[in-house]
Amino acid sequence: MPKPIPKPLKTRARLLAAASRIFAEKGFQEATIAEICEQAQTNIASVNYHFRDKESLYLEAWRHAFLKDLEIYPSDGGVDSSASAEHRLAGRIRSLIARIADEDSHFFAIINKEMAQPTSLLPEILEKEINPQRQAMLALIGECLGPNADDRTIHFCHASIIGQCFHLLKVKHMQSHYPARRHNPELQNPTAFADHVVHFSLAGIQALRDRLEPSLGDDTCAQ
Amino acid sequence: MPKPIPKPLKTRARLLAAASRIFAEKGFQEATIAEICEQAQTNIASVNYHFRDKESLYLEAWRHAFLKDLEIYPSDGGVDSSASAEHRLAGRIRSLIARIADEDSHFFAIINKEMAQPTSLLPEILEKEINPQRQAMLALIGECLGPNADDRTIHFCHASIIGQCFHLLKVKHMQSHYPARRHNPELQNPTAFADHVVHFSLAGIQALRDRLEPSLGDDTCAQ
Amino acid sequence: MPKPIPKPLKTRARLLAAASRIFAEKGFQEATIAEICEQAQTNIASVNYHFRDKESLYLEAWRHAFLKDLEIYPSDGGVDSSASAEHRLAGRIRSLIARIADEDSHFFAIINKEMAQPTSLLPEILEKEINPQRQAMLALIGECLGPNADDRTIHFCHASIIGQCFHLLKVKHMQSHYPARRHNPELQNPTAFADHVVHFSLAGIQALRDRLEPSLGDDTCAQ
Amino acid sequence: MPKPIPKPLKTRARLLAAASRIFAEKGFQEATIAEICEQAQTNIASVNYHFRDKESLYLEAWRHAFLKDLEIYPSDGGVDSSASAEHRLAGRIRSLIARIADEDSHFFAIINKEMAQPTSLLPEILEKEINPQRQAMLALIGECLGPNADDRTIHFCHASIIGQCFHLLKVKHMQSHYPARRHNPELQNPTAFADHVVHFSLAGIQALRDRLEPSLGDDTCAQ
DNA sequence: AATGAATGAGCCTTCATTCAT
DNA sequence: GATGAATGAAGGCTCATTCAT
Repeated sequence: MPKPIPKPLKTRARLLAAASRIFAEKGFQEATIAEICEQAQTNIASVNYHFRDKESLYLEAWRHAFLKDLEIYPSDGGVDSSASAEHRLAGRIRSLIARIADEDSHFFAIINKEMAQPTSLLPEILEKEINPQRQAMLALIGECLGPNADDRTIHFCHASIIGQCFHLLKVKHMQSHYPARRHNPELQNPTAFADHVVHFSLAGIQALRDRLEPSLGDDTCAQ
Repeated sequence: MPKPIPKPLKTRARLLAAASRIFAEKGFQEATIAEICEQAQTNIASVNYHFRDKESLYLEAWRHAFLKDLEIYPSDGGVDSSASAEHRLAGRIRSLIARIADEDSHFFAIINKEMAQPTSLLPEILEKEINPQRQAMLALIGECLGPNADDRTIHFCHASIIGQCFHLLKVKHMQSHYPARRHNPELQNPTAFADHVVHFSLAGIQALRDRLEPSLGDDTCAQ
Repeated sequence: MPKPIPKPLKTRARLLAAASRIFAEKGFQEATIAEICEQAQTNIASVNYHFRDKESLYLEAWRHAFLKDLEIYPSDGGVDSSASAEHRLAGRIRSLIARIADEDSHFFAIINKEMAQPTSLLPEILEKEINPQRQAMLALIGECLGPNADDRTIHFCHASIIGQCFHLLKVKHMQSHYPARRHNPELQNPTAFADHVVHFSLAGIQALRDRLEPSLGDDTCAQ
Repeated sequence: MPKPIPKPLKTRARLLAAASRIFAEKGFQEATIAEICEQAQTNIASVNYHFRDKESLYLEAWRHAFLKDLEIYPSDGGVDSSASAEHRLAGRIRSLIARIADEDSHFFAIINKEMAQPTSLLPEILEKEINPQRQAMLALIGECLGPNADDRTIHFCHASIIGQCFHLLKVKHMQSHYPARRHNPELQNPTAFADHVVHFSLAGIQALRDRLEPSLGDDTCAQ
């Protein structure tokens, strides 16, 4: 588990890599700079030199993890903006789940910890990162639900989708703490789980749309 | 917010009450014995006297919170065992969400913290508490999905449902840390949210069942 | 020099005694709680237990030193309030010098350090302790200078007197750092020095009074 | 307040200027190399490069401040050596007070700190700088007191004069720490204060001389 | 049964100094 | 000559635990 960061990297880079890993694993409070420095193969005082203090290192580690993520996963999932709302929503769900499932992505692991033990960093994360994604997804859900959708229904559907995605985060995190515990199909095949969430959620949304539009016939396929 | 536990209770009981509240709020590590004893209006040494050490107090506090919960919320949601699988599943979902939303229930708050920062307590909780409920719910989901349901689909649906329920836990917890943040309809009306989860999830399950039973028509209303 | 405080005293009392001595000797910053605890023959954590932190210990040590002083030296020097202004002023000067010269009095040693390296404690000391004494002395000086005295002259005379007294503080402090340095008659016989300051200062005041009252004859002894 | 030293100067000169200012303000221990280098607009390692270590920089900064002072203020106050002892003494007092009051003179500020928190530098300062001035002043005081003056009386008078002068040092230093504290006439008009000290002290000396020479009349106008 | 007092281990931070370019 | 990077030592604080009534 304690894989030291290879030396070729500069001290500052090694510290960032070690910090994002350990902060993701243990959270801000439980992580010690001693452990981070040990993995980064440097001395404790270097944190002060490169990052002033533990909190600034935390902030930089989060940014580091975030930027690394962003290079790999576009938040729209690569779906063209001219696609149907359902497809674009599916793209976002798949992208989100892929990021969460990625073993090397510490960004969501840190968020997971933050949501359980908020530090002063959380508001910034929520505002800068989470909220834009949230607004985008709310808009897509609104489209899928049709013109009669009220805010609360949209919000509830969003909660349902996000809840499913973040469930994977929890499973992943617990898996890393209790590896031999239980087989978790979600983690073993995240893509399949993403497909499930998409299918499951679109069905739920469709059912709600039907309820909101009782006028035309029974079901969707009224022809 | 820091309401001291009234003195009439025995020291041991006051400690348990204070401990479950503070452990729920801050987790095992960040909670300090000093703070618990202050709220319990007793001295620091009493923890060692009554509970041996912090970890044992934690365990007892969890049991305490669990038993308090159980008195109020039957896990089957009060639905008769002769009802349909869908109704019994709905009952469980509603019961689970009610417990999670209850301001005075610290059991799930502790679990929430545990899942983010597992201690040695988590395996015990999982085994003794979560697993039975999980098995019961898996069985019901299996029934709802029909005879063709494979394990993975059942498992995925379970993840979808649990994910939605636990999402409320996160929202509740963050609300308590950042009260003035954002309006959360899930929390303002947990019953409505429970209805939504039931409806949303049963639609998802139904869609999957349709896919698993290609006999009558192929899939979704293919012409 | 490092005389450990005898054990019979309670830990808290030993800490206060050691702290007032070491703070007097080294000032707030340079004193380490490790050294204080060593002299008090207790462990470092006891400072936290009894006084919360270093700063509070400092405050309490100052109060401790102040109260110890007050028991011994009345600030009016024991001169009856019906005595002449000159005699009462002399009493105050003698009392001040006696306190300053006392080897076991750490109060003024701490003030000496504070005036060179002010901490947040200094304003409190100035307000609570120094200012009342100052006002009393200003009033007496005003009386001695006669009805024509302006504020600036009073203030200057006060500065002259206080300057002489505090000079002894400096000499005493340096003596303790460089014992074999030089013979200091002020310290060897503080009473004689006090007599000198009284005589010197009253002569200075008298000269100023004469300058302020050019009307009647030449000198005081105009009869 | 933190005015960086302009770049045109050589690094070594900038370091000296910044160091004498900061050492004067904070003393040896509380001044940090980092702060000095920041004001000198150079890097931390340059102190080691140019001055070997912090202590050597301190010594050089003191010499620097001393030499800067000496260019401006002759220690005899510019009074001709043929003048009367009283006038020459007055000249020295005025010169001393002028140096002390000078905002840009850091020499006495460092001495002030040294006397409260002596380092190994103090003995050197005392020997090289203070003692010659002291001997000169003792001689003048002896002359003023007349042929009957004993050493102790001379010494006491010296203490009285020096005490008054150094009092201004304390007032100046505290003013810089608590600017809005209190109006200090000594600082607002140092020349007037110097006149006061001269007048006050010569009166004190005269009174002592009268006492030492009981020939003409006994004491103070005893009738 | 209960508690005030005491303690040792661990953590974050600061800072003068040194290294290597 | 000058500097960015690195480091070891030391200090203050927190906290669970234990001791002695």
